[in-house]
Order: sequence, then structure tokens, then C-alpha cells
Amino acid sequence: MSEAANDTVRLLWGPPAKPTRGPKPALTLERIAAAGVEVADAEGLGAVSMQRVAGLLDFTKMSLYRYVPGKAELIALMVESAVDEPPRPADGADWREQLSAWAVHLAATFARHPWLLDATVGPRVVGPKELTWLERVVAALDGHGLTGPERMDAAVLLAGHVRGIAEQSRAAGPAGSPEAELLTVLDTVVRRHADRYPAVAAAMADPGGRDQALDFGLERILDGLAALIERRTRQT
Amino acid sequence: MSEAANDTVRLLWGPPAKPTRGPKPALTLERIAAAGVEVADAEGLGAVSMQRVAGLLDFTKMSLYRYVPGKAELIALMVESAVDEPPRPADGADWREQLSAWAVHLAATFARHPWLLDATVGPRVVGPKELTWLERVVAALDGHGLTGPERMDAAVLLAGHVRGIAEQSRAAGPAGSPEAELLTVLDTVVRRHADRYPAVAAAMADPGGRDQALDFGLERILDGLAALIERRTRQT
DNA sequence: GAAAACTGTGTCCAGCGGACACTGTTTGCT
DNA sequence: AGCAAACAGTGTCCGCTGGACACAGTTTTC
Repeated sequence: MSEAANDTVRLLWGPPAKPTRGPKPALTLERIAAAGVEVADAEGLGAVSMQRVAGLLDFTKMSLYRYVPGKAELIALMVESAVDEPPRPADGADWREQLSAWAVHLAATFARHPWLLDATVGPRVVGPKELTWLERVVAALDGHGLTGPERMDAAVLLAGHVRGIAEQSRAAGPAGSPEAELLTVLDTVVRRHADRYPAVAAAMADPGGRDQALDFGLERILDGLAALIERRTRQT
Repeated sequence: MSEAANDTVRLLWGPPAKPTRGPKPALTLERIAAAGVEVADAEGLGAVSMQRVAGLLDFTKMSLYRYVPGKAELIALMVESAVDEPPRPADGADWREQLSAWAVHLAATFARHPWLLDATVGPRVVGPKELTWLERVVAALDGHGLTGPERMDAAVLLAGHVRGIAEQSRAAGPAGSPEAELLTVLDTVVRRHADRYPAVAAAMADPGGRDQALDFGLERILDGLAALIERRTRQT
């Protein structure tokens, strides 16, 4: 195993501390992660630098390296710190209700910490809380005739959808924000080139709330899963 | 409209050139974008810097700023340059076949240029080719009883799935790569904490190819859309 | 009491995106 | 024909980044 991956695993999964000899550390991984989250929440992941985080804690940036091997690991800790515990399945909830609640809760997490979208692109080591999300969705699908890989694929499908929606709703942003402006830019561009993009232009001209995207995709996915499950259980 | 957004729109959508008075430019936006793509293909988006791209063209980095206002715009050009034209719908293909081909082709694009995943996170201005992808998917769903917003939501749903799959298959990576190692790390972690993640552990222990993820999600989504379309058309 | 182990600091470096002043070239206008 | 405006590419400079390293101060163990 590579050094970096090993370090990250130890940080995320390893024992919380070990008594040592020298002076007592003035900081904790939790405080450092929280400071990073604070910066990212306020100004985005791009504003997170060692300097910035250390300054928020009234320390020098190099002192952070006593706790964290590098910036990548810091961000991994921030992710693990910002991610919620997934919702516990309600008593008597069937798989569909469980997955629906799961998706809504995950979308809320992304809404609370939009930088999670940036922090979770690319291959990386996942932490315990993040893995618990996967556990819940796979568990909800247990015993309905799906194979192991199929249950994992279903999880990827759901997570991908929530991610896509979160990305889209971040692109909307609060009114007056630079993000919101991009929507009017898109609108202008599409209207100006309506001949090249007639279907998009027509679809965008249609009235109707645009805030149903999460539910829309969710219902389609769940319908598709239900069809498969019904086929499998009937066949057995 | 903000300056930055305006500049990007002009670069991506504006007229290709305008005759001027001074010396003739030695470079073109196309060559610059191609150089950027070359670097990103070889070493990832992180390796793309003004210095690097300029060096590949045997120019100084500052000369690039004569063509491109900043790095963000360079990356926008790279995206537009790397993205394929979406497949033209085959004659007589129904909506389901069209969307299926669309998704497979998009996944192939991500596989060819994995850095596109990094370059397309966050709010940004989309280019003509990128918008053509949206056009195709919305057009394929025309005339099946879906509202405009629903057609757009379906597009987001499909794109989100393909993205999720591309992310996952990048995390796998070629054998021996640092990415592939992360899979064994995940495997180890899950096995070591099998008591906390029994469902995931069981699902991962199940045999079976893991390369069906794209098709699996795609079929579920298309089944879900088919159910909605059938409901709508029957009702009319 | 001495040595070992550890924390936090200061200094240094290469690389980044970008501002700006500058030289040299090409063009259109008078 | 000549000149001035407009433009291309270069070199220098700045602030910031992540990180290496040596060092001083503190605490524990032998």
C-alpha cells in the first residue's frame, strides 16, 4: 500500500490518539477539520489553504503538519466531519421509502456544504461516515432478489443522481449571486441560437416549477428498481 | 452580466476571429486548447498550468494571455475541444435506443478524457458542443407527453448517472495504478470492519462482474422513464 | 538529572496565476 | 511614402500556495 493512502486510512479509520512523551498537542484533528469546514462553508473549497485554516485557529500553518500529512488528508477529514450520519431507517419502512429518505437527506447535506461536491471528485479514500451511507442503501435493498453487484450499482445510481441534482441546484445559487447569473447567460445563449437547439429552447420556454428535479429522477429510478425487483421476486 | 462570464461566452460562442491591424497572431485558440488537452490527457487536469501549456507550444506563458483572459477560460476551451459531437440518432431509433446510445457515447468520452470530470464540476458557462448533448437528449424525449421541465430533469438524471459511472470507473483505473490500489484499500477496510458494514461486506463478497454498472443504471432509468411515458400516453 | 520524544515556529523553496511595462512588427490613414 | 496606432510576444515582478527542514522549547521516561 502506498504511503499516502496508508496515512489517510490511519487518519480516518485509525485509533483516535496514542499517549506520548513530549508536550501535549494544543490542537485536535476535530478542531482542525472544523476550522477547514468553516472556511469552506463561507468561501468555498478554493479558499481553504493551510494558512487560512491555521490562521483561524491562531496557529502557524506549519503546526498543522504535525497533525495532518498534507492538504489532501485535511480535506478528507473535512469531508468526514461535514458529512451527516445517514438517516436511520424508520420502523416498517419498505425499501422504497428508505431509499427516498436517504436521497433527500443526502441532497440536504450537499446543500448545506456545497463544497462537498468539489471535495469528493476523483479517486480517494472514503471515511467511516461516508461508508455508512453506502451501507444503508445496500442494506435497504437486501433480500429483494438483487445480486451483490446489482445492489452496489443501485447505490452508485442513486448517489450519482443526488450529486447531479446538487450540482444543478448549486449552479442556480441564491438570487443575485454570480452563479444565478449563469442561468440567465444560458437562457440568453439558448434563445439566441434557438435554431441550433430547438428542443432545449422549447423545453426551457415551458412553464412549470424547476424544483422537482430531485423527485423526478428519484421516482424514475425507484420505479425502475421496483420493476426489476418485481421481476426477480415473481420469478423465484 | 459579469465581465468573466461575458468573456467566456464570447470565447466559446463568439465570432471565430476579427481582422486587425498589428502583427498576425502566431497561435490559435484551437492549438492552445489542444495543447492543454494533451497535458491533461497525459497527467491530469492538475498538471495543466499556463507555463506547461505555453511550453508545449514553445511560447512564454504570458503570450497565452493574449488569447485567453485567464486559466478558467482556457479550461472551458479545453472542455469544448475534448467533448465529442453527440451521436446522431439512428434512423428509426425510438427514444429509448437514442438515449441508450447517447449515454454509452458520453461514458466513452469521459473514459477518453477522465479530467473532464474535474473540469466540469461547479457552475460554469457551457459551450456549443456541450449544449448539443443536452439538445439531443431533450429532443429524443419530445412528443411523449413529458413537460419541458420533465425533459430537462430527465437529461440531468441521465447525465448524472453517466458521470457517476465515469467517476467510479476512473477510481478503478488500470491495474497497478495508484487508483486501483484504492479499491483494495476499500476492500481491506470493509473486511476489517465487516461488523459495522455487513450489507456492503456481503455485497462485495458476492461474485459477478462489476462492469455492468453503466448498463444497470441505464436500464433502471429507462424503465422508469418508460413507465412514466406509458402512463402519460395512455391517459391522453 | 539527563536524554529522548514531541510540539510549535521561522525560514526557505519552487511553482502557481496574473499585472504591467516594454520591444518589435504589421497595418491603415493621411 | 511615411507615420502613428494597434497589436504580438517577452521579461520582470508580486502575492499566494503546498511543503521541506532546522531549530527552540516543553514534557516525559529512564
